[in-house]
Amino acid sequence: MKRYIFVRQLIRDRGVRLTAQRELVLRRALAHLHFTAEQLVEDVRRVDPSVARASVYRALALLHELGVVEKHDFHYGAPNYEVTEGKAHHDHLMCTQCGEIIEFQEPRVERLQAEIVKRYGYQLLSHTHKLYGLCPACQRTQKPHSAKPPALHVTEMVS
Amino acid sequence: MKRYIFVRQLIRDRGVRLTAQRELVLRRALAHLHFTAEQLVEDVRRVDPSVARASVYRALALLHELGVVEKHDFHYGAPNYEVTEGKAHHDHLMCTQCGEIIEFQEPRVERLQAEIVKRYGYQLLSHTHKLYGLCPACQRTQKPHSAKPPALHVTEMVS
DNA sequence: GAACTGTTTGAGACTGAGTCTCAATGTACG
DNA sequence: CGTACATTGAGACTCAGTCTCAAACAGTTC
Ligand SMILES: [Zn+2]
Ligand SMILES: [Zn+2]
Ligand SMILES: [Zn+2]
Ligand SMILES: [Zn+2]
Repeated sequence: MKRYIFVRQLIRDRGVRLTAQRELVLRRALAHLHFTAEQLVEDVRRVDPSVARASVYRALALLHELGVVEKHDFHYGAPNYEVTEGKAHHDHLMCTQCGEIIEFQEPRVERLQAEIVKRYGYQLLSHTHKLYGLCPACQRTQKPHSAKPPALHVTEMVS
Repeated sequence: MKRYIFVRQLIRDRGVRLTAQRELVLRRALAHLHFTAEQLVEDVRRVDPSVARASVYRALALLHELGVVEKHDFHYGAPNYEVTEGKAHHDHLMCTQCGEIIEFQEPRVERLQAEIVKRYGYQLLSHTHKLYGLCPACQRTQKPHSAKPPALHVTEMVS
């Protein structure tokens, strides 16, 4: 709820209108951990079917510009989005079979990244760091993995 | 040339035919460092316009299955492919403005990755680690970056 | 609250990257 | 050669995402 209020303010501060559609997209995005754009479209339209697909994409792009949402390309299936606003920085570990995603933090890696870019005189802007593997359960039951995104888990209901 | 011979053998060993189209795609792929699928299509068709787009994609997929080619999603522009066969493992640093890609190695990061997955009982299969930033030159000339892939550099002519 | 103005929207056409279909061609092998 | 299967070229198709544009909306000025 705190994040919700905060992001609404961010939207206003950016000078664009805080419309019902943008609020709805924000609320539904906050209700998930990792989601694809199309999952979000469906989810939003389940609440209000009159919202256009393009509006969801536009709102998502706005949230991305505001630094509220990040885009992750886990290689297996469509890109995922995540509301990272207010969350500590983390990287991801994904099971290529069942699609489970684990968020982890490793400050030692982050320090090495800074050191690496210094070698080349670069100014570091962002990074992606994703580990792919088999979770303990899938290590036993070996099957060819599906390219489908894992089912959406609703993790939180925001008002 | 060594790689060329080796991969040809890989293709034969896989039990599929080593056709002229597959050889051509392989030769053109080996001539580049990082390239998009559509760049490769164009490049192949410049040599032999009768080769179908689908054939290039099919050959690329085959090379990928054989572990010869890797797919990189640098976030800026279309995914890139790279012939990694015979190259030491490396990760990438990209300038988000001019598109320059630097390959780097950092064994300390790789060690930490192994350590991280152990925490969660995962079996590590692969990873992506990409750093994005501004190269020294672009740090001076600040412009909004284009989403286009950087121009193709022919780095080597394979027979 | 009517008129004016710029913003946002819904609907659906469009795009680009990649895949699929299928008839035609190529290759292997008896 | 003839049969059997692999591969191909051409183009239709898919899917995620973007664009267009007229209509609806939200402020702002009177
Ligand atoms: Zn990180
Ligand atoms: Zn996350
Ligand atoms: Zn690495
Ligand atoms: Zn590389």
